[in-house]
Amino acid sequence: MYIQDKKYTFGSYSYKMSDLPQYKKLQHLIKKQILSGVYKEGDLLPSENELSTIHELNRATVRQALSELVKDGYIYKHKGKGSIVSSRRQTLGLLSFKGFSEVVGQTTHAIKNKELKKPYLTKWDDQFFYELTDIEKAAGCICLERLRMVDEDPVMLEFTYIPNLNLPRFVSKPLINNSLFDTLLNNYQIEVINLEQDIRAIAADEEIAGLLQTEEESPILHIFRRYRTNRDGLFIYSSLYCNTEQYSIGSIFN
Amino acid sequence: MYIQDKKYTFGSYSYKMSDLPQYKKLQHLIKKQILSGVYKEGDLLPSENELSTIHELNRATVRQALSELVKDGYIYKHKGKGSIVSSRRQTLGLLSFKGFSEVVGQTTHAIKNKELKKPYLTKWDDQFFYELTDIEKAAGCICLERLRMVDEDPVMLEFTYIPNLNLPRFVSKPLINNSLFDTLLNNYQIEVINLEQDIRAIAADEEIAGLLQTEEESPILHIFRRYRTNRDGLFIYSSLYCNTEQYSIGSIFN
DNA sequence: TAAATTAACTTGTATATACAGGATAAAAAA
DNA sequence: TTTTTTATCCTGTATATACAAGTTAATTTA
Repeated sequence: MYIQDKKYTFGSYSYKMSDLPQYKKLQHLIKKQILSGVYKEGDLLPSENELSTIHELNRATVRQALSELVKDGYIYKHKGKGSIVSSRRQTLGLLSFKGFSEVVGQTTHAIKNKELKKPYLTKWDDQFFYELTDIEKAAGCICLERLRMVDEDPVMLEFTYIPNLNLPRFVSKPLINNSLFDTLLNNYQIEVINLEQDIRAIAADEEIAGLLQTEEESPILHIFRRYRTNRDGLFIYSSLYCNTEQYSIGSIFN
Repeated sequence: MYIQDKKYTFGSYSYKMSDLPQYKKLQHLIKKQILSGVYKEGDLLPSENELSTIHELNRATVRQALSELVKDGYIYKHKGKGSIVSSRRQTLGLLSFKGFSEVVGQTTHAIKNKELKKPYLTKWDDQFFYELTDIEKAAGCICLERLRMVDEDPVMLEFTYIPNLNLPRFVSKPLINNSLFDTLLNNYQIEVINLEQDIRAIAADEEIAGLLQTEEESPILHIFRRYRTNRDGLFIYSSLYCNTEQYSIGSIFN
């Protein structure tokens, strides 16, 4: 398979594309082609047989790459026809968002992340959203407070809570690539397997209204997340507050 | 494969389990076993090799069944270990919800659907959330208004909009099985391929507050959905208003 | 006893092959 | 010309096989 052996680097950590399985390389290639406009919305991708011939891969491997792209909402499939490119959104953190008044030909937005405080160690809140195990409670909590901005406007406030279980020197070392997940992967070999979330609408209190530069009592999207990791019993918790006056939170299901 | 040949019936329409592919039969069997408590949260399922021996299926077929169960959040997999049963939620329409104060051993809730009006034909709103094609605009709009209740409390208000394209006598015939999707599948061979949704928090206006039995200006979750169907160019649109004071909207991603 | 190795599991990745069934356009028949 | 049939290409389903790599427990070695 002739797909280019791109090397990704963040901080002291790097991994080669060649370490990835073939279906993921193909997945990334097609994703890049869609994002760069080689294939536009509504276009048919080459057929599975064509892709397997071109890239010298088995059709099953091609299908695995395509099914990941379906899962991520980049394409959808039509039996007898082929794989068709879906419309895309921009992502904000791990969410995608869309401006209300925008039409299809979106302009891009400048997304910034601001660290409100350095990561710090603290006790767990007594009224924590999820039930915690005694082990988690005893370990204490690493807390991150971040604000995500779109075009200079604060849109999302994110509190992340990590039980301090075998994570030496976490708070004293800076985040790699400004990303929590890159840091966990590189420094502690922790990967996220899946995430479970609960969403509700709440009224902004004084603190949240202030940080999101909106009025008190204005409706705010509150998302609570639990990330499951490859370390048995280690979960990461996140509490997100989104101002959806200008942007909505989008997702695709298949 | 010895899985029982269950027959599903709704209205005049019925299909046999034997019409389904093998991986879906296995998927449904395991799902039923999880929901009925044969496998509980945290349990290991039989290994892929065991399942393929037991059900006389190839391991690839078993893997396909399991990957669907992963996608739907029933299980997650751990390389080298096996497939592990996830915690489950109850579903409300196509959403799942969870009570805030509930712990793991949830009680079940009585879910009812109320049709606020008979389905009716109307014009499209000028300020419709999504851009409509001229064909859709010209066809007019079939509108459904439904209220979903949990334990007698109204929780979700659902407006569904369908372009009136080659759907003869839709408004004059009753819904099959009280379900829009069953009706579309049975009477018009229309299936949903995927769905795209946008979520935001809004303040309840008088109408929505009244129907959801809450106060004006209280925060409400608003979800706008576009369902893609197997008919080219036919989309179904839904506008959902959820009162999340007591319940949150949950989902799982992998 | 304690540490290291091995063996026996598990899921993940990849190939080869076959046929069913939907979609479409060309060819044949009415 | 219009309809029907056919051929072809597409994705969906299913089997068989092989090896890589993570996990665990038993076994061997120090």
